[in-house]
Amino acid sequence: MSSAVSISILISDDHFVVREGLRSILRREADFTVVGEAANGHEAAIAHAKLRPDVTIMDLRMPVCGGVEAIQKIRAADPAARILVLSNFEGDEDIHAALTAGAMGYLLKHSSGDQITPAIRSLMRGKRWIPQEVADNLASRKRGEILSEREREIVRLLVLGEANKEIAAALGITEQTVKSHVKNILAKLQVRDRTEAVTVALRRGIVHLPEV
Amino acid sequence: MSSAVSISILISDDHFVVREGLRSILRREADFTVVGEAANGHEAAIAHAKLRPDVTIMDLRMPVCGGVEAIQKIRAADPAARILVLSNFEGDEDIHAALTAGAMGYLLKHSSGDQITPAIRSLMRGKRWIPQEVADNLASRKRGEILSEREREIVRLLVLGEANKEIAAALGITEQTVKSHVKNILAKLQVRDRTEAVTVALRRGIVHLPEV
DNA sequence: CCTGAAATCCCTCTTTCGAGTGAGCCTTGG
DNA sequence: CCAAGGCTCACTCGAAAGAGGGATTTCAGG
Repeated sequence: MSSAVSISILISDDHFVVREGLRSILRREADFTVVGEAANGHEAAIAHAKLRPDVTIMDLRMPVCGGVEAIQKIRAADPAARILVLSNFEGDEDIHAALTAGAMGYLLKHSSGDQITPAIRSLMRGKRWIPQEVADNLASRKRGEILSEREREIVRLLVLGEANKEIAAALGITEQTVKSHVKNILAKLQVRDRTEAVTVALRRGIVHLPEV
Repeated sequence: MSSAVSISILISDDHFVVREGLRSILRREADFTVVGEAANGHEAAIAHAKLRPDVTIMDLRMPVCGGVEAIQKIRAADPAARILVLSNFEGDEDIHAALTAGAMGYLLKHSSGDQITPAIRSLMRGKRWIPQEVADNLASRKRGEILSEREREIVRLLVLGEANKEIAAALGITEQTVKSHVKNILAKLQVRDRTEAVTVALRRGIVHLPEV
């Protein structure tokens, strides 16, 4: 089934246990070789430049430098890089960001283990690997409902519990303008108030909780 | 260093990759034997009753039945059960809940891999295993600032973006009462408004984001 | 028995939100 | 060129939210 050519793989995940698990799973395929590990996006970009693996398995949400940034860096240096995202998170924003950054595959961490190997082989054949579950999630992202950069900025401050007046001061705009943005955000996210907007934004991966 | 007696271990984590990683790590110790796996708290309780492992490695935040409930069930059936929590989350509420439920150890998932083995050995000697990082987090939890059951109930509804009036209707109490509770919650969490209360509650593990 | 914490309710007052409407400016793309 | 969308600001108005008081009941623990 597998070709005679060895497939070199770079693992990027901040959790030691997950890296071990991936090594263990990948070891079972005779033609797979884990050539390196990275614990954050920065390390991943450096490791990729040095090792030029056939496939990179990438977690999103890593300290120092997130997965999406890492994907962008890697693809900028090597547009042919094949990156398989392996994430806990199913927010459409995360998925969309990863795919537009150039990821070729997207797996959820709680997916059964026998999906990783076929996903890697799919990428090696130049084919994308997007599970139906993930595709559905992305499809539910209605076009035109994506927040603009400014709106995401506002949401980031909403998460911190800032009042409109404080947001206005922070951004150097008027409270009325903030109200406008908040109104548009509420409409786009289809929520009733700013509190719900925060939880929906968090669930969809539009913003993340600030690190402790 | 290790005793001649074999140590039986039950793994409970909803992520296949993590279970594989743990197996891989534990395999390195000659006297460790993984006797079972569980993918949620319910399975874990059943598996524990059947297998009676020396140590159970338990994730919090699992579908169907969370880790804390599983710990309670297991300890109820077997007060001598040794449970080592391995969690992503560092909210003081999660930690406190797990420890009061009867967990003997608490590891963060991004802890370096060489902590798991000594933690298990520590539990086998009847000693707790709480990393300084975790202990500090728990210590920062000021006494008297813990939310009451009713208040947590309110916070759960705050997360959903419910207005005070809606919360009142949902709980069968007056809006004034809800306001009182919210006021107390804001004071205890030391936040300015309900929106910030939500993010702080999420960060501290007082409540969790509803499943997608 | 008494204290304290929790939960319930009530009242007032000010600030903030959010809906509804309208409008000017700038950039991007067909 | 013109449309479209993003960002900006303004005004009104009713509904919430939150600060500040106080009050009652219940219940567990010292």
